[in-house]
Amino acid sequence: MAATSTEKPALEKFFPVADYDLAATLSSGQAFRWHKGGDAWEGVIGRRWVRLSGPADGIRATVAEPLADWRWLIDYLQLTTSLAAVLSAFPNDEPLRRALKECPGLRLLRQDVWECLASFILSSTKQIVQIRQIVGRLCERFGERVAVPAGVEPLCSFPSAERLAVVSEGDLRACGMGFRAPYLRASARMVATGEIKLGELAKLDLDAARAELLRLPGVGRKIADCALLFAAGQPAAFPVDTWILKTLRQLYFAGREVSPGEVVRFSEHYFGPQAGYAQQYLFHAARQRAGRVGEGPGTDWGKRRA
DNA sequence: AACCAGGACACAA
DNA sequence: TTGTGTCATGGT
Repeated sequence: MAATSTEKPALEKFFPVADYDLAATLSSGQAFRWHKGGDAWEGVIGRRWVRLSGPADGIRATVAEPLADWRWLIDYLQLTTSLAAVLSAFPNDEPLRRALKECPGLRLLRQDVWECLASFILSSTKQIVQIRQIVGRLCERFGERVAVPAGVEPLCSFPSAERLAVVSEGDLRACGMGFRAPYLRASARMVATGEIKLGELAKLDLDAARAELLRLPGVGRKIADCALLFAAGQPAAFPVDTWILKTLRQLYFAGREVSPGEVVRFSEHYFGPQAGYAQQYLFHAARQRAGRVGEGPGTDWGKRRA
C-alpha cells in the first residue's frame, strides 16, 4: 500500500489521458453529486472534496488537503481503462456508431457501491434533477463534513449504510424521497448488518451478483444493474430504464411496442461483454438529443413566460 | 396546471 | 411469465 511513497504530497495533480470527456461522463446520469463550477466540476469522492477540469490532453485534479496517493481518483475515474479496447467489443451497428460519434470520450466511473446503490434506490420515477436534489439533502443532513478549500461552500460525504440504518423514516421523507424512504432504510439495515455484502459483488458472476442485490427491498432488475455497472465492476450489466426501453424499441425493433421483458432479453445476448458501456452511450446520446443533459432547476431553455 | 419522471411491488390472469 | 394499479414528490 506504499506504492506511491516516492511522490510528494500535493494539492493538485495532472493525469494525462486521451478520449475522456469529463463533462459528458459526470453529467450522464451515473453519478448525482457533481456540480459544474465555471469550467471545472466539483464533487465529493468518499471523504474527499475534489475539483476536476479537463484540458484536451488530460484531467487536472485539485483537492483540499495535500495528498501523495491518488489511486482513489484513478480508480474512480477508471483512468487506466482503454476506451478503444472497450469500444472494439461493441457490435458494429449503425445505432452504436452514431452514439459513439455523438458522445466521444464518454466513460463509465467506478463509484462506491453503497452510494451508488442508495442513490438509485432513490431514483425510481424521479427525474435526474430531482434525484440530485434528494441525494444532496440526504448528504447535508446525514453525511459527514469533508474538508474544502477556503471560499468553497461546506460539503458532506454520502452517509454510510450504518448511519442511514438508524435514521427514522420521517427524517428520510423530509429529504423529499417519499415512498422510497422505507426501501432505503431497510436496505441500509441489510447492508449495515452484513446480510448483504456489497464488497463481494465484484467477485461474483453477473447473475449471482444481481441475485444478491435483488434481495434488497426497493431494488429490482434495473436498479441492481445500475449498481453493478456503475460501482461493482460488472461490465455486462445493462440497466433497462424508460429511456433505454424507448431507444431500443426505436433503434432495434423498428419502433414496435415490444414488451420490456423482450427488450431485456435482447440486451442480454446482443451487446456482448461490454454491454454496460454500450448502454451508457445509447442512454446519453438519446438524452442529449432530447436536450435533457445540462438541465437543472430553473433551466427552461428560454421558454419562461413574461 | 396537468403530466410524468434512469421503478418496485403486490396482485391478477 | 406478462399486464395493471399504487406508491410521494416536484420539475417542466
